[in-house]
Amino acid sequence: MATAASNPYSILSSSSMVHADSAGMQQGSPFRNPQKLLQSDYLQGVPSNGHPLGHHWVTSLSDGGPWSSTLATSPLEQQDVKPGREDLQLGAIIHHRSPHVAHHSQHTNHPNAWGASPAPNPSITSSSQPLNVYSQPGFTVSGMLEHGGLTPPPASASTQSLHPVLREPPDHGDLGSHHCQDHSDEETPTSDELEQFAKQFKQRRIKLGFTQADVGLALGTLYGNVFSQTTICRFEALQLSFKNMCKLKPLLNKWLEEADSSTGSPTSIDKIAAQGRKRKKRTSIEVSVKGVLETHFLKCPKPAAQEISSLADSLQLEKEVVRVWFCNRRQKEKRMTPPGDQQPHEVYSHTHTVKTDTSCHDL
DNA sequence: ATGCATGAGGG
DNA sequence: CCTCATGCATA
Repeated sequence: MATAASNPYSILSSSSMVHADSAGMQQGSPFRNPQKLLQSDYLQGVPSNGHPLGHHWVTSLSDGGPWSSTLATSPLEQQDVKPGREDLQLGAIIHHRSPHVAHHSQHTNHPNAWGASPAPNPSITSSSQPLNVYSQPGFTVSGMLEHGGLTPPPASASTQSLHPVLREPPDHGDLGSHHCQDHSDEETPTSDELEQFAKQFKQRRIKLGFTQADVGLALGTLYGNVFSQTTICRFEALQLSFKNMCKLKPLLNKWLEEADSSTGSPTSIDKIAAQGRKRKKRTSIEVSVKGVLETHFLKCPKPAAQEISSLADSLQLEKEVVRVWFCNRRQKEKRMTPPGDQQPHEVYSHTHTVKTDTSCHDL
């Protein structure tokens, strides 16, 4: 959304990456208590067709946090990836995923499923597809392409889960402005649909012999929006926000069609050139330190600037690092699929009116 | 596959 | 400063 179309890279040479912060107080956004479920609505610049987008998440967290320190899904060894080339990871790193559990009754909310947003999907669902400038990425993939000319049928989804229209109650005092219900299709996929799609996508992608990176590049060729291996990976793993998933789905879907139809049509090669971004070296935070941060996060996910400073000081880390850590942590909390596993739902939403605790002082 | 980082947009 | 989308670099 927004200016995503523009090129993300600017070949500017700046040298400042650290900025002293100014004492600023946050606007006191509501936060959920990690034990109750709450809904954080967000409304962004989504190009909705005249409808406001109100989305609600329900997050349930056990005390102590299931992912306090053991969130690693499965440390599979990955073939080494050389800078500049990373398309050597094929089938080796794939593995199954969580079993499926079908919902049995239609609750208003699910612990790890996001409520289906009634918002219509923006644009890209049209049937017009003027693709002709597609370049088949059947290039240097180390000859591991196995597209012989037949397109293996997708194994399709195994466990079918029913996803009744998850209703979401208008809570933010926004009444009266209701819109029509979505069609649970391209317009506004439900979490289940996204999940199914992601699985199918991954299977097909692999069958066709493409890596996540390949797809990312292909998308750039097709639509002008390049994506990294990371994003594709996260999509497949449902580790993006609901909204983000919805945005990418049509694109990937289209790619699937293309890749499927053009089985074995070698064309040009496209490799993006490296960008001269002077990124800060990734600071590795020690496990012990992470533990401390974790603890603090559980106590207060949104520490004030001052607290961050103190914390950073005691941990001997740059304040910026700590701040970013918290930001990333919060984002993780909002993802669809929590790391490790998810599915154990059996919820009972009581829809407690969670105290929007924004302030927690602890120093 | 993921951790830390950058940046746009918003307040 | 925050959220959110995204990705380089890495384990």
